[in-house]
Amino acid sequence: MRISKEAAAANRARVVKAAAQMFREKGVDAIAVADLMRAAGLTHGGFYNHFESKDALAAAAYREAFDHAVERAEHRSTRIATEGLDKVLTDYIDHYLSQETIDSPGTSCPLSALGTDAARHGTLLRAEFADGVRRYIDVFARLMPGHKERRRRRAIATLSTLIGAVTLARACSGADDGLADEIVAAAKTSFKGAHR
Amino acid sequence: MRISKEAAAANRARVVKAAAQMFREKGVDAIAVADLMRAAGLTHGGFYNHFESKDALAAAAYREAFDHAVERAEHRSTRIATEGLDKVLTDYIDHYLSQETIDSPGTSCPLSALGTDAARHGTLLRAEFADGVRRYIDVFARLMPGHKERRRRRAIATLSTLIGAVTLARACSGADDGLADEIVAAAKTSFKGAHR
DNA sequence: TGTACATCAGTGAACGCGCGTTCACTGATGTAC
DNA sequence: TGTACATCAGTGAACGCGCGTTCACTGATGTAC
Repeated sequence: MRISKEAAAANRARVVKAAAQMFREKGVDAIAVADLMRAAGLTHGGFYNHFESKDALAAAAYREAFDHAVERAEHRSTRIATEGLDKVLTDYIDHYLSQETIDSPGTSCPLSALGTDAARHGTLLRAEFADGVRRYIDVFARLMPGHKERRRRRAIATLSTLIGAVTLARACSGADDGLADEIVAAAKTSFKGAHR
Repeated sequence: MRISKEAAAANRARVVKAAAQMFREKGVDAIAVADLMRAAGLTHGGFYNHFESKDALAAAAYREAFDHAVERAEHRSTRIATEGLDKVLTDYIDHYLSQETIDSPGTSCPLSALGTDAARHGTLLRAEFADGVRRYIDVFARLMPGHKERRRRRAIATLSTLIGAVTLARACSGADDGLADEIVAAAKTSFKGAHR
């Protein structure tokens, strides 16, 4: 049966949102079109009414994930005026390296969750990812001390450390010794005093 | 036809070696058993004469990749006595962040290539990866200045930065602006003087 | 405002394909005498 | 050392399954009058 334009748009948005989460958790190839449609309360047959292909949906899902992440980072940067740069940056790092981030890739930074996937996929996804990286670096640089290119360089280096630590900690989470915790702690320590 | 034990062992070793490379390049799920056997000059039917399952092979391939990487790192650490710590560490970082590393995940550090994959797979692969991380940290800590836990903490933080930068650069490689190069350069700059 | 019809989002069966795994078979190797 | 037979690594067809994508169909929505 046909449904209203608004309902159809809402359905499409739910599919993209589910994909943005599930692709971060398990990777694009590990999630079936039918899984996504089910997660959005639909059946798989209608998928191609909304998307040209699974790849096209993946691109939309990447954009959605980055949009949300960049928006949150922007919101944090607005606190600089009242709370100061150091406090906002420290909070950001603590949040990025929190247990919740390690445990919930589906709702956390797309840089950590999608990087390896993007490198292995086609031009479309890689371009979408690169665009997200550019946007994320731009807003993250606002949280950095120093000036101009130096802020940008520091933003990239800091992000690299965060992404690497989260990637390692996620893979080692579940080890009976505290390896994952040790990795996160070492990354945190490396920032102590480094940004003054 | 039956073949000699030596030939069979060599065949098995070729399969593991091919897997260690191809899994790093494309991920475990993107490489079919038949692909690996073909790469080793065999047909897919004989696979289960050597391995209990594809998962078991993946664990062996992870181990192989880490064995090789740890061995190379150990070899570098032997140069400390003659060339000094600074030189060896700088060489290591330059090599880790070289264009060749970005372009050849199949023959480069398994930490960068397998982390996201390991986190998404079962207990067996995760345990194998965590074990590789432990071994890699142990040997990499020898290249760090300072003493005791401090070396270890620095090793983890430095590795995190390297892994994150390589992951980002690989995903952004192919962008027409120099984004990938900028990421690598920013990571390199962040080490300048940081380890003295 | 009311009526008649075209549109199109959603459904579920079906398609072709590639995958991991199994299996009957082959024939050189390894072994017992 | 030589012979007879059991072993087992390799082969290629086959199995069952899940996937991305297509399609005929349904019926409420949107639109033309």
